[in-house]
Amino acid sequence: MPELPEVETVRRTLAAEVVGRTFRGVTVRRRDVIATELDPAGGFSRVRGGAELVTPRPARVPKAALLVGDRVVDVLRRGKQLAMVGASGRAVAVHLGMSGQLLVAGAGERLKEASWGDAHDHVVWRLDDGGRLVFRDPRRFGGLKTSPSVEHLRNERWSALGPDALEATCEGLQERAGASARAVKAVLLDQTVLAGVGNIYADEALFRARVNPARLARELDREAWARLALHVRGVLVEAIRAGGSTLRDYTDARGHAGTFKASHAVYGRGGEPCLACGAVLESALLAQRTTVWCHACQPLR
DNA sequence: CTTATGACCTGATAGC
DNA sequence: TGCTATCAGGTCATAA
Repeated sequence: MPELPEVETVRRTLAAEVVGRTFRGVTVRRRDVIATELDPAGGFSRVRGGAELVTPRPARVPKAALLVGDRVVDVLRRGKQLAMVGASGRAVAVHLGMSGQLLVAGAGERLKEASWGDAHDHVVWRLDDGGRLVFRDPRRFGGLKTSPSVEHLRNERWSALGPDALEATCEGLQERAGASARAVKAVLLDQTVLAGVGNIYADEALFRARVNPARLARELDREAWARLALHVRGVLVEAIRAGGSTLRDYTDARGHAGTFKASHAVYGRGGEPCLACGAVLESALLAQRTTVWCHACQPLR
């Protein structure tokens, strides 16, 4: 579900609610959404596939690893990942996957109920002001990863991520992907090249940059990379201002939807007219993802 | 090493 | 109404 603008919006709304608060307790309803530094076989790094590869029964998660007894001093983001940092120095990284949410309810408020009830409320924290924080994720593509320090978070959890997409540069993109034989759209989705762009903003940035998504990265000239870097940053900044794109489920930590969907030029508009030239927008699978572009504004050449 | 592909999950919706 | 097929904002392991 969430790409950089949605995650950044969650970061801001979550920070406003939890920074300065102390976690008084936590209930873990699904252990397997959590990976700890001692037991990496949990959370979104858990082993998937054949039954013979199923991991041994995971150990209990120490409450301190989930920041219980800790005052929250910061909420960080890199690409699509978040992390809450405690005064102890410990950190809990959160990846929202496709359907994950972090939601806060103030003292006396009920947590916003999903249509399926609380069946997918996997981790619930109690705050010292009587509030609650829940990690909810029906599809379970997301999860939590604990770290003993921010240094460990950056060096182990986030080390494989490329630079944050808000810092995209022509030089950086060219250096990391300029020789690649892949389609430029696949490169933009690769979190080791650039962290934070997903299917919506890849298509939107390619449209703004007038680059065809199927063009091979190694065929792009410097001007094309420069336009891409500029428009990746531009569309992400605009989307953050709008609180992100709510297609169906996404909300910030207070349950509010984002409004950037109304500004999508191509995503979700296959078969409709191009807003720039009126041509019918194309839609096809590329890099396993539905991709929409304008054949006139974004020529293959 | 690089690149492509199917797998991992559940819920909403469209079509019969 | 009720069933089935398809699709979804993202990674991840494995194979070529």
